[in-house]
Amino acid sequence: MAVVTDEMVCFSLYAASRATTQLYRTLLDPWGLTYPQYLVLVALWREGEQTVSSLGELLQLDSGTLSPLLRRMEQGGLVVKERRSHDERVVTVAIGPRGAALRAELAHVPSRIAAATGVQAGDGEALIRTLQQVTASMHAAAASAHAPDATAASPH
Amino acid sequence: MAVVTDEMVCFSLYAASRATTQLYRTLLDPWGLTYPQYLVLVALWREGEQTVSSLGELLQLDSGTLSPLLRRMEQGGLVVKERRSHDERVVTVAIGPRGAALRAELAHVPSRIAAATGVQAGDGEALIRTLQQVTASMHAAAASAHAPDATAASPH
DNA sequence: CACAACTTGGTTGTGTGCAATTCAAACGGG
DNA sequence: CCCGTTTGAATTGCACACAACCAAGTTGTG
Repeated sequence: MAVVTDEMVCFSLYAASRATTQLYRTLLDPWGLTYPQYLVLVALWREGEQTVSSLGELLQLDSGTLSPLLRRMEQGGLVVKERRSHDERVVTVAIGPRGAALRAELAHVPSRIAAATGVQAGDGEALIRTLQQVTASMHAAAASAHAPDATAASPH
Repeated sequence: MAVVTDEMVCFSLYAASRATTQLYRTLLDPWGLTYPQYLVLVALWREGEQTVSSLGELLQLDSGTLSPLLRRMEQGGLVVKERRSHDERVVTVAIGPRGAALRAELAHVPSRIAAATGVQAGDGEALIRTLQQVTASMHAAAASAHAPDATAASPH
């Protein structure tokens, strides 16, 4: 019952996501960084050198988004790209000189975000779990919508 | 404490929002509709004729996003735009012939979304409240970041 | 070896989002 | 009535997102 509520959840997600991106924009603008670019830096700071595809898995972005984004980041010295020698298909992405310098300069960002979320410490973890569950459910539903009836005999 | 959690909330929002958009894409693709376009139709179905600015308020989108979106929708007969006679600056947006027909054709969408959210009926309302609170907090923080100290004497 | 299937990343095209600017229409004080 | 201001949309420029497609490299199989 109350199917309208579920579409409201989706719109609230949509609006909240843009609001958070907006705050990141104001925080990162002095460095000419965007939120997805900041996410790449955080991933590299925390996990170290990554391939393009492992970055895509972490951030849930495909090459159509990452390729031009990484090209701009490389031009700005934020990251360094290199083709792996034994498999020429694979491109590794590592922190560049400017990206390393930003780690200290952007150390204030997480606390500014924390101050702005308006979420209690305990509630945050529950919220994250709920959101990850929604994400997983949505991905599953979208996948099964492309292949409507995988359990029954395959059509034709 | 635990500032990392708050950045995790933001990323979860970002990922969940794109996952929901993804599901809407698979549902709306047969009609060539995007999620923001669907939101415009829902707003017009529910609230009736709107001005561009009132649509922007409802969906929290500005004219830079809405103008080209509404132009494409008008070309497809989804909406009808008309300049208001008393005030030639105002443009009203109403449901077009094809937009009216879609109301019945898309009646299945909300229930498909509801089935996919993976959220219990009761939890949905709490989640919406939390998300709206986050949205409001983020907007407030972004606004105060632009004008760091509005309480003190105005500069200059 | 030959060769088809698969993997990896890049490119193209379309549609948002949003800041900044522009422009016309309306408004308002003098 | 006139000029400066405000307001509502549209336009411009840039950066995502993502589907669809492509090229190069790798791997499994006979």
